[in-house]
Amino acid sequence: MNSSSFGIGILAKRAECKVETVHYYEKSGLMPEPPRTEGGHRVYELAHLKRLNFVRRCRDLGFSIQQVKEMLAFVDEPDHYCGEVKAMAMQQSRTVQKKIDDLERLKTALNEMTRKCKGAGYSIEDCPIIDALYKEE
Amino acid sequence: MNSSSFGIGILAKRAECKVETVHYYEKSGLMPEPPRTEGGHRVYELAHLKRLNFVRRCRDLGFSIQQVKEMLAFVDEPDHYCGEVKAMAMQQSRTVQKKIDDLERLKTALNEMTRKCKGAGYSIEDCPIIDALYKEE
DNA sequence: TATAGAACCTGTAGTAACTATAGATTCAAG
DNA sequence: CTTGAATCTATAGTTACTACAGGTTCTATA
Repeated sequence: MNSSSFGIGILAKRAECKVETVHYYEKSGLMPEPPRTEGGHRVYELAHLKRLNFVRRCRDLGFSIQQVKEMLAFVDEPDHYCGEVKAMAMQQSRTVQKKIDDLERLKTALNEMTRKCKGAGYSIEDCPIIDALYKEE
Repeated sequence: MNSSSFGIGILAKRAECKVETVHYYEKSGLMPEPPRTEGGHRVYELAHLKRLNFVRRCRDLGFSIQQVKEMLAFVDEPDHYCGEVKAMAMQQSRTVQKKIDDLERLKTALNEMTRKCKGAGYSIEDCPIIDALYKEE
């Protein structure tokens, strides 16, 4: 193993993930099968680290494995253009916005409930929070 | 089965989920074991539907089964007093806020990437989205 | 009332995206 | 050359469902 190559442990550490995750990505087809040592240990180069970082960042941004695969197809095929990637990112942004809206509504509901609640000393029977949670439909 | 009770199929449909999901919630302890007919079919009432709706709403908003269980503990334990309930609702509100913050950051990152991207017509070579994610280190 | 077929039953297995474990082998440092 | 860390493969566990399989029950209609 020369100076520019390294094992799976180093790779995983640099990309801040687990060794098992790299194995999993290889099985899933996100990471290529790298060359091996005589004894069968995987040998990686900088290009592998870049690719793994790409995968991890996409995952952090909420893309599924399948979506990352599709994006990597664009990267792997130099004939593709970046319009598709942009569309995916925009779609993902909309999905995230929808989640935010939902959570804002829930937070408002929770805050409204606690605002009305008289707090300790009152029976659960009269609790406006429970009331709100159990409200019909 | 009288007019106010119904089977698991109706229950699931009204709560917009699958029959299997209701089974799963029962096994998980979120839904109670309801009374049965002679032949063993589950019989539900309106109260079950309310509870299931609550569970579904929480799940849609990203709460884990465990968290929903904790919320439902308000309702199930009549020994709880309003103060505890209020505290937990407030805690939930903070948890939600943290989630919103995370998602806002994510959205910002996605928007920033797409803003820079010129879109279709440009080679993947120059795509700032790929750039941002594929960056070394 | 007989019966067709929809709905329901239990139990097991499959899904995504990891994470953890076991038991064997290989690598690198002293 | 030895020892212990790192790696190997394979399998099982996780969460929150979802999808069968093969059998039983319910209900609407003839």
